[in-house]
Amino acid sequence: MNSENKNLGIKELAILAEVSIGTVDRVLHNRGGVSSETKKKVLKIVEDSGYKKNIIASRLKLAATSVIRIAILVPETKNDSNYWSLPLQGVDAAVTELSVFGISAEYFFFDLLHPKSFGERIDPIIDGNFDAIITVPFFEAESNRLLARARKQDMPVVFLDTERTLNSKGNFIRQNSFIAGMVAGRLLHGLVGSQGIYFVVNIVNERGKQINNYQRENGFRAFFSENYKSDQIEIHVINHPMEGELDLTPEIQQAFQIAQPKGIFVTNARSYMLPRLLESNNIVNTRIIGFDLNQKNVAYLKSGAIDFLINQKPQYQGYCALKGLYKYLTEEEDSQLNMDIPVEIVVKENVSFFEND
Amino acid sequence: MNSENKNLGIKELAILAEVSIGTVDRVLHNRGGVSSETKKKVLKIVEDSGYKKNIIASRLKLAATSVIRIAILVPETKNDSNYWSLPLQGVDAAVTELSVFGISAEYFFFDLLHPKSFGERIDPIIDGNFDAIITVPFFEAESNRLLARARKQDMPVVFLDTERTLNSKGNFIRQNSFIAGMVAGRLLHGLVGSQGIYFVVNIVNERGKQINNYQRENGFRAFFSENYKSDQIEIHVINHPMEGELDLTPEIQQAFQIAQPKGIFVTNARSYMLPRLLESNNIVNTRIIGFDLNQKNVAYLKSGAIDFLINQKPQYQGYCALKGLYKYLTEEEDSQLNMDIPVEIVVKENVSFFEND
DNA sequence: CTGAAAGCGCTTACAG
DNA sequence: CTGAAAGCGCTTACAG
Repeated sequence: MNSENKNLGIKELAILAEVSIGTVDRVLHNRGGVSSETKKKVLKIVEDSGYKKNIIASRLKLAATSVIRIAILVPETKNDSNYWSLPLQGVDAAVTELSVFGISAEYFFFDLLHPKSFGERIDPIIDGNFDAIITVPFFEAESNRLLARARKQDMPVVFLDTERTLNSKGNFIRQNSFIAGMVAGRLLHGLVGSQGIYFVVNIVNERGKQINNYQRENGFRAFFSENYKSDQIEIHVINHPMEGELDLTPEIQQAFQIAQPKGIFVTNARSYMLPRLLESNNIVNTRIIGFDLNQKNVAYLKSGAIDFLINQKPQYQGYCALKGLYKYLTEEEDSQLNMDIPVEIVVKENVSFFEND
Repeated sequence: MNSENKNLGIKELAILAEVSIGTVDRVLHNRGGVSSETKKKVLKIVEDSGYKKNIIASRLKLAATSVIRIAILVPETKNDSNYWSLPLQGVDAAVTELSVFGISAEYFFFDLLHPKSFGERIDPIIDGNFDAIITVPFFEAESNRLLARARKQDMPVVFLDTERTLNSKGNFIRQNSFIAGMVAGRLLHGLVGSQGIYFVVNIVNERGKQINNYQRENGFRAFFSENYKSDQIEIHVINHPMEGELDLTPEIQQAFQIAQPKGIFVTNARSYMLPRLLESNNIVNTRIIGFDLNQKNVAYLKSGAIDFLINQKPQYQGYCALKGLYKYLTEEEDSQLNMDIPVEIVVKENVSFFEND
């Protein structure tokens, strides 16, 4: 009520409460060993004064004695240009920036094709007594298991890349894939119009279509049904397993013969497979939109063979996850544990700004 | 050479150099009063050890004794929805975030229409002994004067919004307007194609066309001349003084009668003036692209009357300027004093992400 | 259950 | 020209 506007320190609180600073600290951190009467008295002072911990004094002391340790569990990558190296780059950048505050990251890897490999990392991470975990929720059962174990130890978990419903509430830093699909719908329709035939192309690995693919396709369709009489606009779907390069399988050949594609929406990072395929089939004047700024996609964007790319900002996701956890662990401020990463539209002319986030 | 990989502190340096920590500090800060021999010895240790100041210990001490003060000189605003309140919001956010590190901002305002009002703020700012200045380079002579005065006092200056050549090198955090114009060209051409007639509309105040308007128009033209036979694509220009609302002056009426516009590029934030104008003139099927996410622009974007907006991220510019100066003033790290703000493409479906930056 | 004291790494006022 | 000491605000090990 009669809150001071000057920022009091722990010393002033102690004087006001007529106790020592040690006791104030015990109350502030709920360290116990304080009589309930004293605790009440101190808490009142703390609240009335609007006390806010000086985080840099706190970290100066703590960085030297107890470093915050974050476990990072992501898909293993063969090389640095792999998508999954990108969130790690963001994590690294944040660690570098915050290392003086006493924070570190340790990496664990799993195999995208084998849920078991994810499950096997859970024990080492939980037993490692980390302060928090950053991972991706690709495997539902295993993610639930991780989340349940982490909850028991009070370890916050931040999931990157994909949002999915889990048994208990998780934190997600990811792009809204449904909205990304809608944006793709608008951009592609702007180029193609209402007459041409659209294709949604899902080029999937042996695990099949993932949540992001479904959400993006749904968003894409939603754009058309909200803005146009959807039944007048033809949208075909190709689900294609990726075995090495995308090839003119009988299914695709048939699909493209039945209806010549004017606009193609590739629901993941593999849009670079389309231009060659179209060319070898003598299909021209087809507009393409896909995801992610991998080298091949960017090359086709620059050559004009791909019209738009949507950036998920994977580096930024990793960066935000680590900084958000730091903020939560040091200030109990959880507002940055969940983020809706902007759907960033990339064309040839502005791609240079985004190649590193 | 034989650099330690552990981060040494000033205490360890002092032991290695066989001097007191006070002396090490004198050398590190060039505070003088050290014999050249001692200085040399200490400097060698500092370099060999790869010493890096612990910035949080430094700020803990300094925040209590000497707060960094930044002067902000921007156009005065009548209301909070004015464009020029946006960079201030970003500055405020950064100040809030960094205030515990001991940084503060003080505001000065000038009248966009009167260079003199800018000039009159120079003395108070220079005499105010600020540590740095954030402003905008709208008036060439006055900006040069400010820069020259600031240089003498070793005050770094960061200019927002617009880049321009000044007598000495300044720091700029701004969007590249030429590239923004190119992006606008690509987006509009995607909707309109090579047959329709394009208009570049500059709606200017009594100071006339500004640097940004020229750069954007040039970028727009460059897109067409680089990608299409520019002489085949008709680009008309309307330069219109803004007196209250944009109206169907004889000039505009004539221009629109001679050639019906299919794509309109508004080179500043006033694209919201076009839809009503077109409607009252019974011109339909015209695509519009403009700048900035002001309320009216966003409303038309949502209604579909405006197709694309380009975001200059003014809040982000202010935020980056303050954080960049903090980094420079505390760590002598100047890499964040110049930034090329991404050309952010906004459509109805993703506008919600950007309304606050 | 509580207090007094040392210390995180850097900065500075004071003493010599 | 140089050193010893106090202090920034918080945390913790120790003593009682």
